Amino acid sequence: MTDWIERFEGLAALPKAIRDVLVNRSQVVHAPAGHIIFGPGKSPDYLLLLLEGTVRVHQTSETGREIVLYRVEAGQSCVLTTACLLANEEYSAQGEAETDVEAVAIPRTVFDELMAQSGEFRTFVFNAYSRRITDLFRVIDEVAFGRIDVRLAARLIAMGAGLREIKATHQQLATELGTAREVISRQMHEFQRRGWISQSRGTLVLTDRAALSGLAGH
Amino acid sequence: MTDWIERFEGLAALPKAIRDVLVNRSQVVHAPAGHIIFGPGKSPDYLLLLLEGTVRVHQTSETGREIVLYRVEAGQSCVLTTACLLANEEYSAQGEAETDVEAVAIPRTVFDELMAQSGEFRTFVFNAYSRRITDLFRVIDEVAFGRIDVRLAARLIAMGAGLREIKATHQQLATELGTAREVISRQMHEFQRRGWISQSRGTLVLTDRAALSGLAGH
DNA sequence: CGTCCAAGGTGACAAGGTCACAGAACTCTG
DNA sequence: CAGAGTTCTGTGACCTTGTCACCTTGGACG
Repeated sequence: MTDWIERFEGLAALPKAIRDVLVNRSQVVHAPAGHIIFGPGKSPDYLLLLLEGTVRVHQTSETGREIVLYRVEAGQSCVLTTACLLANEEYSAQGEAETDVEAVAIPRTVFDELMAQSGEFRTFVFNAYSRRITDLFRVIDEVAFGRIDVRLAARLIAMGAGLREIKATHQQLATELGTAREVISRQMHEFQRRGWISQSRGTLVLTDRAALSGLAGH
Repeated sequence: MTDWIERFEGLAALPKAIRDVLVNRSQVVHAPAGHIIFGPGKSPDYLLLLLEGTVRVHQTSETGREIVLYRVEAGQSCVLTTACLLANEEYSAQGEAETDVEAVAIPRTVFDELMAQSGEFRTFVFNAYSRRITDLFRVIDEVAFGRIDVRLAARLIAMGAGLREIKATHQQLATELGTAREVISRQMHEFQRRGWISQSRGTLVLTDRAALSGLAGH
């Protein structure tokens, strides 16, 4: 298994020697859906590069409400945790395998060596940071200033891309947006009234994606 | 001017050779209060280490409302911009000198060299990242789940630390929290009614810090 | 002194979050 | 298959926060 590097845009250009270090000193690991990959009091000792599956990173409030901060998809890395990894600090956020996950685990010592040896690797890491931080800024903007109907429509469009139906409860949608279940129920009811979606327990179908996209701002 | 390094906790421990690189290839720069240090379409070419003053990093919504994301104080670095610096991506956030500012500017090439050469420097950088990202997580938590009176009380306590009176308009306080001016006006009126503060145009005095702290959750 | 303008106050209303509870739809088990 | 228990969804009442429109006040300055 040496060709997983090809799946990572920023790594494919690494010199042979560096790639060898990466391949030889990392290992491919698996986690089942639902597994908590990192969280309060559980900082990972590895930088993960996702080969398959997605990791959902979310935060829980004192009152139990949750919000999804971002997702790590196949071909991306769990890079924000490296700050914690090298700095020994802990985040209040939690990373959970949303599906069964296959990933390359790079030990912190190897990560540190690569940061020292390879400008391309540094670029890869900072690029990944950049993307995540941009995500966080977007979340702050949406939560602070966005309307819930717009945000919900956008999320439905994103979740439903390429799918005939979406499997999700109202509670799960509420967690996506950091709001309450009742708020989602009411919005969904309104979308249904307008004929934009149809739903049954646990699943929903987007019957008018154009209208949803329009509300979401294209 | 070689002793500024002492002011940065994570840098004081660097080996002599690395410190010399830092000192010789960076320069001390100044910016007046109000100067926009970075922002949309204006990515900095330097990593800044603040010697004096503070930089406020904030984000503006489409509708013109603003929210403060974090502040960089003397002894800290504008490190989140390095991701943008190395990755050539742009943030939607804006960094503005809140006071007259004195800072050490490290060119991106030197930053990259130091990342390669010094583990201590890497630790410094990732520590700084860690702190900022934790700040962002806290902002998300507060905006998504926090009550406005609690957040305002906490901010007043923080702003008033060591001061007899605070110079700030209701609009400025609103920007701190990402809310509307009217909301602040009403809360301030309520705090005043309870005898916790007294205010006049543009200034306010905390007359019962204990009560405010209590509401803020200590 | 009058004019102008930024800061602050206020009421009416809309949007979103909280609470309590009801009913509907699945699951499990006997 | 019936009945019990659980999970999911619907709903009304109420509270907090954000929006809008408009007003008053306090200074600055000519």
